[in-house]
Amino acid sequence: MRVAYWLMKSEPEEFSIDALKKVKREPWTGVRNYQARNFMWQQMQPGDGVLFYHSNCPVPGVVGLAEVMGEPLPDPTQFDPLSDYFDSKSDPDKPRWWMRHVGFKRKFKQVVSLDRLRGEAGALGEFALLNRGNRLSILPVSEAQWTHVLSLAEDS
DNA sequence: GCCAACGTTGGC
DNA sequence: GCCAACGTTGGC
Repeated sequence: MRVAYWLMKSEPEEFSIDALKKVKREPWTGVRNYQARNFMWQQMQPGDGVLFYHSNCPVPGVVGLAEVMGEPLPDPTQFDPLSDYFDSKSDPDKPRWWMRHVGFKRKFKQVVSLDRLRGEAGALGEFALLNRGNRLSILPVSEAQWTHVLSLAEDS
């Protein structure tokens, strides 16, 4: 079976790796970017690896591992008028926004910081995360990048 | 279909 | 809190 790898960003004040550890499994709702939507809708497979990334915080970086769980589901927040993510143009018969569940795997002993990743830019090769101005909240990760980030998490 | 205005992301 | 980068919106 094909296993792919992803990086998913979350602001720790909104939803941290500790929060994921606590709930074990979280519906990844609220993504309103078509490229990120397409990854969740059509490209992810159950069991795919996820680098869990903390953004918009004192030390941005990869803080642990998660996995994609289950098939794509319509993001319920798009149909909830009380939600910040409500989309009046989305048709329930043809939902515009899709989500996956994300399951906790483990938390790193220490953050693999964005700074550290930048220092490893040569080894990591082309990595959307390191491109300037990158704002995508879900990015594909190669197997080599996945392995390298894991090795950075091991040593200290 | 162009593109200026606007809103959001996210590092610093 | 600032602001560069970028995606989206909407007028034309």
